[in-house]
Amino acid sequence: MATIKDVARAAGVSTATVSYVLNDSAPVSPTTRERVLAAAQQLNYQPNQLARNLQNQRSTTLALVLPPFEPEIDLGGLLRACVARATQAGYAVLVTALASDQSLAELAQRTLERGMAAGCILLQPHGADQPLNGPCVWATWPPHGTHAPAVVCDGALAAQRAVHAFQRSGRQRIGLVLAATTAGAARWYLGYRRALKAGRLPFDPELVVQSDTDDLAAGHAAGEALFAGAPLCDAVIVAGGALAVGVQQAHLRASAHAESLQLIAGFDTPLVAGAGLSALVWPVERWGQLLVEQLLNLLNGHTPPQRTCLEPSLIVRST
Amino acid sequence: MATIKDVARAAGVSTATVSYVLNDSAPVSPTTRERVLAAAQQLNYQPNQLARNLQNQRSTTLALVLPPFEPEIDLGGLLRACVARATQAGYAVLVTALASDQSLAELAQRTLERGMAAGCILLQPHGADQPLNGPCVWATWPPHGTHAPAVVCDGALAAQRAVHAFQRSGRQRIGLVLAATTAGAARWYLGYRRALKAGRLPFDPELVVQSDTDDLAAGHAAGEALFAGAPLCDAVIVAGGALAVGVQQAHLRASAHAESLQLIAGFDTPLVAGAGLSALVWPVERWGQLLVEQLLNLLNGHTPPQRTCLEPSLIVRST
DNA sequence: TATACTTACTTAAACGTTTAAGTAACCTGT
DNA sequence: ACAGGTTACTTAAACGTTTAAGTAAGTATA
Repeated sequence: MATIKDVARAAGVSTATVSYVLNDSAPVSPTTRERVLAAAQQLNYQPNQLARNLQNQRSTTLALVLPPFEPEIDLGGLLRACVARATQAGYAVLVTALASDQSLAELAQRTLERGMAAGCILLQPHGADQPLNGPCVWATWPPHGTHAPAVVCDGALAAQRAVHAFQRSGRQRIGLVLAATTAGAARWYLGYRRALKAGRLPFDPELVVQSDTDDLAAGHAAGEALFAGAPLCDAVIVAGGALAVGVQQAHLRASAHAESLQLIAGFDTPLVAGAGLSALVWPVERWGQLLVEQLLNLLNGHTPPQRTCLEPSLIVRST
Repeated sequence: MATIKDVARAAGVSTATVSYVLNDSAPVSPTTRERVLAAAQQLNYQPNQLARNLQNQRSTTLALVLPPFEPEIDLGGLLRACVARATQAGYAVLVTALASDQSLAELAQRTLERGMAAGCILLQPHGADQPLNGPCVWATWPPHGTHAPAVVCDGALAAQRAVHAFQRSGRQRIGLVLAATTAGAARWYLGYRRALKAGRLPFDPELVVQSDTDDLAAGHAAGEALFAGAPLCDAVIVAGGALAVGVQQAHLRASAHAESLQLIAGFDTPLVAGAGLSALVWPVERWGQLLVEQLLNLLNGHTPPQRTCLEPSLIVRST
């Protein structure tokens, strides 16, 4: 691997001049510039990023911190979007995962302090016990009292949109199923209550079910709880993927007239699509893009940190 | 951020001694060792990885190179497995994506030459026009003539397993649907032919359909081609995820007696699961783990590079 | 014609590590 | 008592960059 010294020697100049040419950070005569570029090309010179970052005291890498559990989101799509936007800005993306015994703050902090990344994108709100002070952007609602920027998929908007859709097709008794792993479950609830009030629908606490996890089994349980009551609900919004499919299956089992239930899944996972459920689609591509852009902004100090809410769109499917 | 100099000053020793203590690469007296460790702890010292890697002339990062299209595999799961195993070995994982105009070799080579990673895990066989000579491990069948190690999900094994399962339940006319994006499509075909021969079943070229992409629409087209012929096939193995669901839908549309078709999807994506299709499950966790281990082996030169085939297991679902 | 300014480069220090080579102090065996 | 060896440290160079400071020309100004 050729170094800057090799290029300098080949071009008959000092390493400084080579650096000036490559970064054009100082005026260089056209003839010299050409000699340097030719030498670099001929030696197939690639600047060493480690040395660059060490010298510049800033890494050109962004870290993506994965939660220990599988999130509802399309991780592959989000990753791809982040990588695309970061690459465009000359940054690379590092992925780190939380060990079960590790706190989020600890991992993020260490990644930053070791110089392995210039900033972090945090995919989960859990485990942020200690306050963490490096440049970080949250992909979910950050812990209370945090001033860090965030780009979130807002559950409140999701719930409102779903309730409106239900009401437009004449549904009156609308249920809500949440999971403990749902990012910003409180927001879903808030949007649900708001939309009910705005639509002049009564609120019945029995129509709200809190689940533990986001999987089929939990959906079955939630469905049983939901469809046990006497006045059946005729529409359900489920803040989950597999969870929604589980609720659907529970309903099919409990009731013969399956078409009397409208169901909207909060996240359009392939599982949900395969089951033919209507679902909310979040703009993953834009999400990743905005997360990276917010982080770059934070690093460059161009604009003050801010929070962005992404809106879902509704995709209607008929089973 | 505290540096090794700060620790040295605080402990009253030279930076060399601090380094010796932290890496225990040289004998240090117990009292000094303790003083150094105390100072490091108190200053919350984290060694700078950039400087370390620069000095040691080897990065502690592994690069995962994503293909430009969405693969059939569970990217999130694979990523998680790679990160887990790499972290365990003291390595980090960098993700890079191929731009559409870029060759695989170019990207991998540059990533290595810039010192951003010590080795690459390549998720796709396409675009490897130039030979690439850095330490790389393939996650699919590498281009011909390559001696690099690989850990692949073998389509031949998959096809054989599926044909056996079909034959056991009395099916005779077994179809095969491939996609251009299928990694190692030739292997699927090979296994299919072998299993037919082993099972003394006749080979009918009309029962093999080659598709372009792996999505629902392509599945519809493949299904129409497959079910147009006079002697209907009674079982199909589809080397894809969405593709399989498409074939299923085409069959439902074409024929009233839907239960007369057995179908096995080559990859158990959530979409396939949601559609209730039987499918082949690949051990993603082990895949990622082995990929990383092979790469580390290659870097350390412990064992010679080798190829590993992973076997799928069959998960049977009834619609 | 001496002076100041510009241009195009070079020299050398710095970033935070690791490690070979150097150096005191102490122990050992004759 | 003195060579030879061990132990526990320090000094300084190196990894591949960037960049402030220095310098030697050429060019404009008075």
